[in-house]
Amino acid sequence: MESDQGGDLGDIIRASSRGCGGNLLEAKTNKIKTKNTSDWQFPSLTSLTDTGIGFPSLSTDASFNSGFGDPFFNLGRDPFMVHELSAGEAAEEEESMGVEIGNGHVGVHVVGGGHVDSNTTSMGNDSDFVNQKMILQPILSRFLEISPTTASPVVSLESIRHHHQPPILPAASVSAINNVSSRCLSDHVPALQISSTLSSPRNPGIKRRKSQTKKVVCIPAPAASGSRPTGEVVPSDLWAWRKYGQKPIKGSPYPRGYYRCSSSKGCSARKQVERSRSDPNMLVITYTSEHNHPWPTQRNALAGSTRAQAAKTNGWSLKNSGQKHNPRVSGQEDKHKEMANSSAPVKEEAVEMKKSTPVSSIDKTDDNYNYICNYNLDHSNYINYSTTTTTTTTTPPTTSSFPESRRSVDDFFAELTELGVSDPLEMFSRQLLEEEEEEEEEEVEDDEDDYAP
DNA sequence: CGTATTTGACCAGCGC
DNA sequence: GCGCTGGTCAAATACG
Repeated sequence: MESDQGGDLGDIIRASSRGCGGNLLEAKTNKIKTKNTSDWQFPSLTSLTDTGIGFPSLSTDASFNSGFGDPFFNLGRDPFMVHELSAGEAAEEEESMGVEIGNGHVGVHVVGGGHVDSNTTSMGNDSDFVNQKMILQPILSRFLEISPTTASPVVSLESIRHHHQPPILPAASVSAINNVSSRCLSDHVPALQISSTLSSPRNPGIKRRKSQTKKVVCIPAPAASGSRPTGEVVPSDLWAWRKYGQKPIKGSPYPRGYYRCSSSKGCSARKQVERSRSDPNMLVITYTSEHNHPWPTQRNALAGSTRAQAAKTNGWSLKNSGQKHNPRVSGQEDKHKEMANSSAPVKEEAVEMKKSTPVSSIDKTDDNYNYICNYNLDHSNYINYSTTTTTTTTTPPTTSSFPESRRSVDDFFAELTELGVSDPLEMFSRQLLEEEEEEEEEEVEDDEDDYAP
């Protein structure tokens, strides 16, 4: 159980979402519990609407033919600071950003060396909703993995309020965040980095056969458990991907997986997934080409659930989905193969688990808890999903069969969509902000009590 | 049998 | 032109 990482992602969300400017939505009646996963829950959508919140309308078709077909297309400005850079510029950019750690404080530099800033992290318009969702999903998937016993560190509000200062974490939080942050630091890449690149000869490390638009996403690896640190889990992005190749990359101990979109025949969309060479817990996903078909419908997205994705539902314990051991592979290739196999989960098996194991019956051991979280985050991918690729047509548990706190992110966002919530990030940020402020107020009160005669 | 993954072979771009 | 490297293909294999 990587509780510390979950907490880190909580920080990412906090730091990032709080930077979201614009008109924050009022959702005071439904607190999002972020510090204790067991208490964590999405706000009640019904309650949200009952509060009279005026959710603006949104276009759920925003991502149709969204150019890139990736989660970040169509964002006027990437919520985590998507950059439109040449590949070379992107590479150079990476050198200038990261997380600063020292003297008991952690300064979280957003991509480009900027700080969390309402001006630079503001979300786009309504049409960005889907993109936000797709960004949030992998984040939340880790967010939900926060150990029930581990409080997530909190990014100081002061640092966010004062835009010219990087967010500062309390010293007590440093150890908790170091796990991920230091890894990001080691790579000079922020915990979550999204950059859009255009092919450029300036980047000698990337060779391209022709000019292509690419977008690079750097995110924490969703579920590299301690026992399988090299495991590769590709976070779902709601598209269906089929792996067609894997290559060891020079200078990196980790292979790069090549995926093409399998949602639609003839779709040229591709993505490459590799682990950061210096930070195995970070995944670098490069999206190439465009989808030529509509984004899978809200609950129609086994997409992204290659076998590799389902793996995270089984905690690395399920048998490999394919290849028997190939004696030709040895040495580093063995290492790569182990990675590949470890990432070879079986979605059908995941479905089976879902069918046979009521969530409520699972003990909350760390391992099981991890499974629960992933399970519920993924299960929506199977909802109403019917393709020839899945032999098991699932009838996922109804929402009511899941405790509110165990609902899937997809379900949650689907409901948000239905309710016309245009900006979940802002909604979250508002709630987090308010919670933070309340906690600060409580701390002040406690301090006052301490000093009381 | 259909689908997905693995992996060696092949191809293309780039630098020297 | 050659070698290196990354990207893709396709046969072999596994699984349900």
